[in-house]
Amino acid sequence: MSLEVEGADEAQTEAVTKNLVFTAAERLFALHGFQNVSVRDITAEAGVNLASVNYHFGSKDALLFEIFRRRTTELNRERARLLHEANDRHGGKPPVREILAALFIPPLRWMAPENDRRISLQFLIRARSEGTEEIRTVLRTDVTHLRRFSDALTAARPDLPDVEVYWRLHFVLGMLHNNRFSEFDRMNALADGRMGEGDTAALLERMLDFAEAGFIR
Amino acid sequence: MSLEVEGADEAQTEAVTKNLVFTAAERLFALHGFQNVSVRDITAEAGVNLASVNYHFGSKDALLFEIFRRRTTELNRERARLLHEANDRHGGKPPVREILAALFIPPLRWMAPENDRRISLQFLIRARSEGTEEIRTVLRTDVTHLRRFSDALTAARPDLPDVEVYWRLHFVLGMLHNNRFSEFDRMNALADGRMGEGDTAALLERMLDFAEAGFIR
DNA sequence: GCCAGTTTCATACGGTCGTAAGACTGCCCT
DNA sequence: AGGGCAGTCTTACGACCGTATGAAACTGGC
Repeated sequence: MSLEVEGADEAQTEAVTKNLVFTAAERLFALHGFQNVSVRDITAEAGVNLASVNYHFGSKDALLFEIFRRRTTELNRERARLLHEANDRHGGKPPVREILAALFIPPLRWMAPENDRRISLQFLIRARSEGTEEIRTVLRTDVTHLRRFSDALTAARPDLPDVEVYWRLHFVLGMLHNNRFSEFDRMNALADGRMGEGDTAALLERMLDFAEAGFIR
Repeated sequence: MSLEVEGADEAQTEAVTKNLVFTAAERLFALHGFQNVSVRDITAEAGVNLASVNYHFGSKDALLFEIFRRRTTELNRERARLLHEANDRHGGKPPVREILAALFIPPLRWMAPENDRRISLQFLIRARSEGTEEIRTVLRTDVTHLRRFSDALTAARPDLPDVEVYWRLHFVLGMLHNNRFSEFDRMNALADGRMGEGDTAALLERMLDFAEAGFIR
C-alpha cells in the first residue's frame, strides 16, 4: 500500500506534431474544459498548424475521445494490476482496505505535485462530466472494469447484500472523483490552507480510513 | 430525520415571460449543459421571443448566474434551517448524524422522482462543475455557509483536529455531489438495475450510515 | 535528381452563436 | 384622446467556430 512510483514510459512514438497536439489539447481541456477550448487554441499552444488536428485525429471530438481512451486505459490497467497483486498477496481474497487501495493509489500517484500526469488526471475528471456521447461508450466499458472491484468487495464482505456493496462503491467513487481542484480549493480555504495538498501519502491513508470505515461498518 | 416535504412556494411573481425563460433555461441547462444550449434553444423551448433573454436577464451568462444564485440560496437556506432545528433539539450540540442529515436531506428531497425540483438539483450539480467565473464567486460565499457545518462537526467531535474534520467533510460532499444521474446509472447497470433509485428515504439512511461511519471512526 | 508519399501550410466556406437596434403592440394614467 | 412605457417582435451584425481544400514543403528510395 505504497505510493512509490514504478513502471516505465511506453515508447513515445512517431509524429512529433501529433504528440504536440495531443499534449496541448489534454492540457487545455483539463484547464478550461472541452467546449471552452477551440481547435485554434490547441494548435496555437502546440505551435503547429491549424489543420493538424483534423489531419492527425480526424476531428476535435475524435481528439478528445482518443485522449480520454488512452488515459482511461492507462488508469484502469494500473488499478487492475494493483488489484491483481492484492489478490496474490491474500490468496485471492484481499481485505476491503487493500481493494480500496488498488482503486485509490493510481489516481493519487498521478495527482502528486511533481507528477506530469497530474494534468491527465484533471483531464479525466473533467471529461467524465463533460463527456461526448462517444465517451459515455467508454464509461460503459468501464463498468466491466469496475466489476472486478465490486466482485472483490463482495468476496471480502460476503455478509453484505450485493446492492449494498454497489451503493458503497458508488459513494467511494464519488469521494474519489470529487478531488478536482476547485472543490479542494474551496475546502482548503475553509481550513485556512492547512489541508496540505502536497502530502499524497497522508491523503491516501485518510481516504482509506474514511472509506474503509464506511465499508466495514 | 425525515424526508417529508414541507414549506410552501414563494409567491411566483410578475412577468410570465421571464419565468418561462427561467424555467426553460434551467431545464435545458440541467439536461444538456450550459455550453450546449443556445439562447435560441431556450427561447424556442419557452415559446417566447429570441430577444427575451437579453431583455429580462441582460445576457446568457447573467441568466445562468441568476438561476444558480437562486437555487443555491434556496438549498442553503433549507440546509441552514435543518441545522438550526438540530441545534435546538440537542441544546446547540447535535451529534454527527444529525448534522450530516441537515446536509443531505434538502438535496435528497429535491431528488425525489415526483418533485419538480429534481431538475433544479440536476442543474446545480452541473453548474458546479461547468461554472462561469462569476459562479465561482457564489461558490466562495458558499464557504461561509459550509463553515456552519464544519463548526458543528468540530463541536460534535472535539477530539478530532480541525483539518481532519475538513477532510472528512470534503469526502462527504464528494459522495453527495456524485449523485448525478450518469454516475448513478453506471452503478445501477453494474447492479442490474437493483439499486432502486426511487426510495430516497432508504438512500438517505444508507448515505448517513456510510458517512457517519467515516466520521465516527 | 526526381518521383511518390506524407506532412504542413495558408486560406476560405458554411454555420451558429450572443447580442443589439429599431419598429411595433398593448395598456395604464391623466 | 393621447402620451408614455414596459414588453415583444423582426432582423441583422460581427465574431468565432470546426472543417475542407489545394498548394507547398519535406521525406526517403532509386
